[in-house]
Amino acid sequence: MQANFITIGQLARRTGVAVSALRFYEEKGLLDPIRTSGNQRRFLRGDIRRVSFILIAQKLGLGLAEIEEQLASLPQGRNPTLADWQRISRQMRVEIDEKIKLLNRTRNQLDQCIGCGCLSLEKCRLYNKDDNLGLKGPGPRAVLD
Amino acid sequence: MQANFITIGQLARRTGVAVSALRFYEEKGLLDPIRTSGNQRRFLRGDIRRVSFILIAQKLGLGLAEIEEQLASLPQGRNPTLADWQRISRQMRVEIDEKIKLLNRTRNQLDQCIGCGCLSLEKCRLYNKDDNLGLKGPGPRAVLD
DNA sequence: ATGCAACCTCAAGCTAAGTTGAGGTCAAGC
DNA sequence: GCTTGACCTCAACTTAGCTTGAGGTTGCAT
Repeated sequence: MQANFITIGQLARRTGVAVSALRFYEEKGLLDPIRTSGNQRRFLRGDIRRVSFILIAQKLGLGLAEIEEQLASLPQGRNPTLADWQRISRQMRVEIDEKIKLLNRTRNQLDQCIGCGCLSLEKCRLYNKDDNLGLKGPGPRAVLD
Repeated sequence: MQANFITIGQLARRTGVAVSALRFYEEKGLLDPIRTSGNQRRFLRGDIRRVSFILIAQKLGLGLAEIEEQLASLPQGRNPTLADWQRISRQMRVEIDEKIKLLNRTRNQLDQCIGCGCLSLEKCRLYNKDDNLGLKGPGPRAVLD
């Protein structure tokens, strides 16, 4: 009777994910196994692929909540197919491109900083780059007097 | 009084960092103010620069523990000077370069994946490109290594 | 019918980088 | 000397992604 259902331990061995993590994924809505009469989880073989998807998406920097959204957007909660994966991975590519751009900008500014060494909150372009750590109100003034 | 000492509130206003965060930094060993007879903290003016250093290093992806190490490596626990900053920032540049390379590789593999869609843990080069992304976004990514 | 590995739930703990709140004290201006 | 705002400590809470442990049950092989 090995056909369609596998235990949580088998899924763990097949994916390299800890049993506790799989239970955690279920809790978060990323997996939805059926139960035996004795309340043990039984997963579909296709869930191996579903877990693979989770792992790969995580590598690309998506959080579990975002992954859950992607999975939930699939019709009838089915596991991701080739077309789904292509759609989602194209979307992820955009995000990776943005991260690379951000890091490149940071690096360029760091190069300027190496020569500068000002450590000034007011002047340092690296520090003032984009997000404003509460720069409202009185705000930080020059570091050097 | 133009004295050498400033209160925690002044330091907070000058750096844009919340008072609670400054106390937290002290707890972590990044700051070490003296105390008045009434047990209030008094910081050196130079600590404004020290906090700037912390903020900039954080922007570059260092955790507080790493920053603390860098600061602790300074002779006599003095605040960072131009030369210190240059040494440390050159070191950080190397790390940023590595992150960029890793992301570029990931992106290239993702491009292959878009055409492939295998989602196989055995075959997917994206998943099996084993070195864990040094990309530690928000939250601990502790266990996937 | 028994042994035992694998399973179950629920609660608590961990890391990171702080924030929020309660309850109390200090310092300085009037 | 009183009031008030800034300060103090300590504890608990936050998000994310899990792990660990206690204490109990199931399912399969012998």
